[in-house]
Amino acid sequence: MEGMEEEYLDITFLPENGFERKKCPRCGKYYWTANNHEICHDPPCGSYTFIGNPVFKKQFDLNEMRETYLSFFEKRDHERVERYPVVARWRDDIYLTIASIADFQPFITSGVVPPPANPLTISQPCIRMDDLDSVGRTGRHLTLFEMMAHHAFNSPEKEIYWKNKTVELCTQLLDELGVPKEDVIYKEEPWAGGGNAGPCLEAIVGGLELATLVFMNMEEHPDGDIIIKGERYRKMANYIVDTGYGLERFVWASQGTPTVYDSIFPEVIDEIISNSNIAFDVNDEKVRKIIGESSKIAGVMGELRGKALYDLRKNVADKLNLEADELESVVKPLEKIYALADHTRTVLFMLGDGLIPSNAGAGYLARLMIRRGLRLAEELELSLKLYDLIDIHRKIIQMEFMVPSTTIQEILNLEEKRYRTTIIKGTGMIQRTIAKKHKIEKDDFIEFYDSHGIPAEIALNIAREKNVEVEFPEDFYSELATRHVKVEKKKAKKHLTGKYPETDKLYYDSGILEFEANVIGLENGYVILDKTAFYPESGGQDFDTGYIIYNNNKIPVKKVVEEDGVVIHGIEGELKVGEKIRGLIDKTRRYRHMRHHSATHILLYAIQTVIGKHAWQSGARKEWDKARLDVTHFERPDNEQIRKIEFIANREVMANKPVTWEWMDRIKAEKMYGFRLYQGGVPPGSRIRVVRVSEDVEACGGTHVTSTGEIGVIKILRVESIQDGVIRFEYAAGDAALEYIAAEEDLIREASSVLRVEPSKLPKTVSRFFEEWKEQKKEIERLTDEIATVKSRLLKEESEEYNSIKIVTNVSDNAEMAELVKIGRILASDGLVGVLVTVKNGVKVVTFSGIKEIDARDLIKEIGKSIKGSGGGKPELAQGAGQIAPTKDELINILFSFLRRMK
RNA sequence: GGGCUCGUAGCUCAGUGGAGGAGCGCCGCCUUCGCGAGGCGGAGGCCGCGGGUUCAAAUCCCGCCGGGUCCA
Repeated sequence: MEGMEEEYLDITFLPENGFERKKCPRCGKYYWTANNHEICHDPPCGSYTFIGNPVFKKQFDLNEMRETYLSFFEKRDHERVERYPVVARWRDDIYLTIASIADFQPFITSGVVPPPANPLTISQPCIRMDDLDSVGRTGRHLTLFEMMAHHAFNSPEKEIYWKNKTVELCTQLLDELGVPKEDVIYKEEPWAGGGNAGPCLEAIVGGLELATLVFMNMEEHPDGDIIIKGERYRKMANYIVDTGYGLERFVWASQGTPTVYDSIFPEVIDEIISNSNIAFDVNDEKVRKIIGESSKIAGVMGELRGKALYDLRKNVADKLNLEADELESVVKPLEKIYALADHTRTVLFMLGDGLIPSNAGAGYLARLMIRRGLRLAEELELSLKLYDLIDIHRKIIQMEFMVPSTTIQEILNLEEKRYRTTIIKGTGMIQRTIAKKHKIEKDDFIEFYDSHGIPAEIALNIAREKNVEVEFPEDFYSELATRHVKVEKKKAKKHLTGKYPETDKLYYDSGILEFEANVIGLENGYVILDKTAFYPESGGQDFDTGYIIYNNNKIPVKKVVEEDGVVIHGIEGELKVGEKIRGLIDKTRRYRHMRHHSATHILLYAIQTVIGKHAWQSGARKEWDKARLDVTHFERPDNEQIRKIEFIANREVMANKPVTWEWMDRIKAEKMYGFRLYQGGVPPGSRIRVVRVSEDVEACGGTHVTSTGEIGVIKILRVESIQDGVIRFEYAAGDAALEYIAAEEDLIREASSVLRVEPSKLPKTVSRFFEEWKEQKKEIERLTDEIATVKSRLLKEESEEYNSIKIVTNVSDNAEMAELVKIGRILASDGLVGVLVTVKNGVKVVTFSGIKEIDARDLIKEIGKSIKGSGGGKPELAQGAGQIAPTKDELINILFSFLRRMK
């Protein structure tokens, strides 16, 4: 943070307009005031003064406020930009849109791609789940909020505007809303995040931070000389005005309600209260006072867990002269109402923008929100469905969503069903644990939650009901955290050490299968060419193989990969830098990949047609003999849907539509087709290759056939759910499809020839065989029982005596082990001692003893010595095996000497 | 993406190296004028699949398939 002071001193607008720089005596930070404020007023140095005392000259609702803001900046030469989805499809480093600037990272902020407009203004819905615990408690935390913003992207070539204009615009906006500059405090607070940093001013009005003006001009770099929060940063060439004005906070400030929730979705709160177990009236004077006071005090506090939460309660109770119990009876249910209203709003955006709940990946975040909502609804005994609340939010928000209401409702019903099952199963598990151990231990709590999703509270409730001992760990959540230790991501190994210019890629023109090029680099078995038609492994498409021809020598190309725009070829042979070569692509292999690749685009279109636009590609692979496509969807499609998808896909093939592609300006393409372009991932660069296959349009660098008819046929091989919310389609196109069909036919032919029936009779015959097999197994079991009974009677008759112990020995050449065991048990139960041996399938031994003093295990060890074997079991019966078959006489000898020693 | 956890009778689950079990459900018989309840008996298992270790695997190890769940 050192050396940042001057970053603020050059904002001449401030001193010129009567602002003075001061150091807050409480927190020691610097701030600017035009009215001689003695402290910075940023909680905890000050507290809210706007509650019950709105700071704007007029009250706004969400839509009015948003419109006022956007048109204010529109009038000042900013172009209005449509909001982006809350699911950050254009990024692979974050799941959710967490700030308006996230829309423009990484390519626009780094200067690779020009912004959609400059300067621009936007109101971007953002989701942040970091402070989940505080939502509902503090009166100000939300999981979803709209970040209104104006951005200017400056480069060394062109500056739009920088600090002065930004502060001026902010001051003007507030002034128009009725806040004179004397009531505004600009606090200095360096900002860092997402690999960038810069000086920042927070605009505080009435104790509430309304806006954050970030002047992003640094980037993280190991050689940087500016240190912020322990990381090194350096100045960058581009500098960006990154502002954030909290829409909800503006509305709150304009209304002065006790909490932000009361100002932005009062209809939802009313609906929850009138359909739950709330015993008090929210409009009651005392209740309103409690909420307002709570909110004010919470405003000066940070995290609200454990002691902080206790302190908050105590403070409020003292101030209002209430008993802690009385306070809690109002505050606790209220927190739940607020949280539920907040969560359902977030779920609307998540599902509306196409996120599918799942047990892994981004979808888990949706499930987490839904489950928290369901639990809150349960605790409040809400007689409504979550969807009823979401529907009210939708009316308040007045926004268009990609996913239709009916689908959202369907997903919620499914999620609710899942949740109920989890809780019912979990309750059973807890009860079994109690029945077994008569207590619940620390590890149980953790396993219940971590492995089975049962909240500790539910386990505690059951324990209380059953009145059993519990060992509930104080550090439950930190214990959980330690079990989820972060693992560092392994970086992909680099092949190259040298630096090379980007390879000229000829493969974008799929027709080029032969080319001439120059060798510009060689590194342990890899060749770098100035240009190539060899397709490297990327976008899920396998690499090309083929030959490099040099001096009439054919050098095989075994592997092709791309690294930082440079294509490298793995070869088996010798080459020299500077040589001219000819490249030959393996045509068959390439064509199979191309068919699979184009088929993938068609299939995606067919899937979206049948199951809906929320089916987003989440992975794909195109290989020699098959391809696969993963899409987000909440249930496995049924056979009818799969047939329909296959039919639509093949209809597109038969229509023989041309496959076209063009390089397009990124922003223009996004405007034209939306983010659905990025189904297969986000390519870098200002220009992207837009490929159109039948009705599907995507940004794609892969090789494609020239018209859909070349694909021949698309055959879906199987459809499976690879995780909740993600469905995998496996399919084959062209030759590969025919091969697959032929192989399937062979399987059926072979199976039916083994059973000697017509293929059409297979299912019936197989099930008949299986039934008969099971019956015969039972029959054999019954017969061995009978044989054992008979044989044991015979052996008993043949038994000899030693010291009044009846002894049996027998060697059989056709008996099964199971039979010997049965005989042994019968004889043992009759009080006999003996050894049974069979030599069928190797030498197997069973020893038994019906006499307490004689242990069958000792006996089998004794026998093991002479037959090179071993065994064990229980005192009455032991089993074993050996390598040498003993005779009956040998067995008798061993047994006699064993018994002699026993005495 | 990573961790944990579970696949055993129609269902819910015990069993964790040496003959596959319980409860509920199902069928039959006894009891009843009949139903229910109760008593007695019975049917129903590739112990998820494939390898390995072992004399011996539902049980231990590895891989796969299928479910659940937590974290990012």
